[in-house]
Amino acid sequence: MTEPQLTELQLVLLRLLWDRGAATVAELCDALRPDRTLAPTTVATLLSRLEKRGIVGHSTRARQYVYRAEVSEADARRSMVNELTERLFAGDATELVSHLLTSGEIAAGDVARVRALVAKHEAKQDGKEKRHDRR
Amino acid sequence: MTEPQLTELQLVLLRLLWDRGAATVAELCDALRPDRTLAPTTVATLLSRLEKRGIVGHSTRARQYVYRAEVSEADARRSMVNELTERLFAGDATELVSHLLTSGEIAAGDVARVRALVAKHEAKQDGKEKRHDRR
DNA sequence: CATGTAATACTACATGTGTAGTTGCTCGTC
DNA sequence: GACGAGCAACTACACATGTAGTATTACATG
Repeated sequence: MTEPQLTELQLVLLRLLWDRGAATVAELCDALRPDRTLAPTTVATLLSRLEKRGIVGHSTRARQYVYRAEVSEADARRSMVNELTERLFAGDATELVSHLLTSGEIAAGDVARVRALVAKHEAKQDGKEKRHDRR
Repeated sequence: MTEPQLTELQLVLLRLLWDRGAATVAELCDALRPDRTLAPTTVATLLSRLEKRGIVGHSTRARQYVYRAEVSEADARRSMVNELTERLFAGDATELVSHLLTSGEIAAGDVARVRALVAKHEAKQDGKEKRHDRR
């Protein structure tokens, strides 16, 4: 799997699979309603296509296919964010953060939260390096 | 313009237009090579489609269309990052930052730069609020 | 004024996606 | 053992995109 790019609808289905671990076509159809009402054959088609790409898999149980995700949510996020960073910021994720701050996509009130995130992350990294040094 | 979503190729063309301010089909073709060799009609088709969406515009000069971008790079980034944040992080940009840190998309060595960005941004915001208060 | 040339407009086709109908297989039941 | 119900497989169609060929138009020049 190189870099799966996923559309909104594909992500909707994957989210359901991530949440439930596994699900049949009928269960997914039910889970979608009433937000979105799709024919069972539609959902089945979408899943087969995703399966062809290796993004979901299935096993058979009681005459029905039980689908499960083959990629984790973290992986999906990684590859999609990565793609966007590549496309828009020449691969420089720092530039993406800069954009988030200056474009107002991170509300003024949330900047402190971001600062905390960074601090926490740096602390964790330091810890790791120390442990690594001592070895 | 609500939220233009742009493919890689569309962005390639837009980047050229952003860089040059404006350009003819022939100029864009030349600018693409040898990285990517597209027939002039291909580029023309792409630009007409973008024009139909209001993303570029053109004027005529010496029998040729001179295209220019109708959306700024900042706008394009905003709408695309926004869409991704919506899709993957339920609209919470802070979560996106968290992802960037923990997924390793921001290298350990760059975290300090991010911290600096946040600090600078907070300083600027404070300044703004003070000026606002005084009014 | 006829014509060649260069640019745009139009048409075309493959692929991916959203959407769903139709067909066909299989199993439980009478 | 025939039949119905349910489910998967296959087919189909519209739209966006990447790609480019063909048709048309209009200007410059002889």
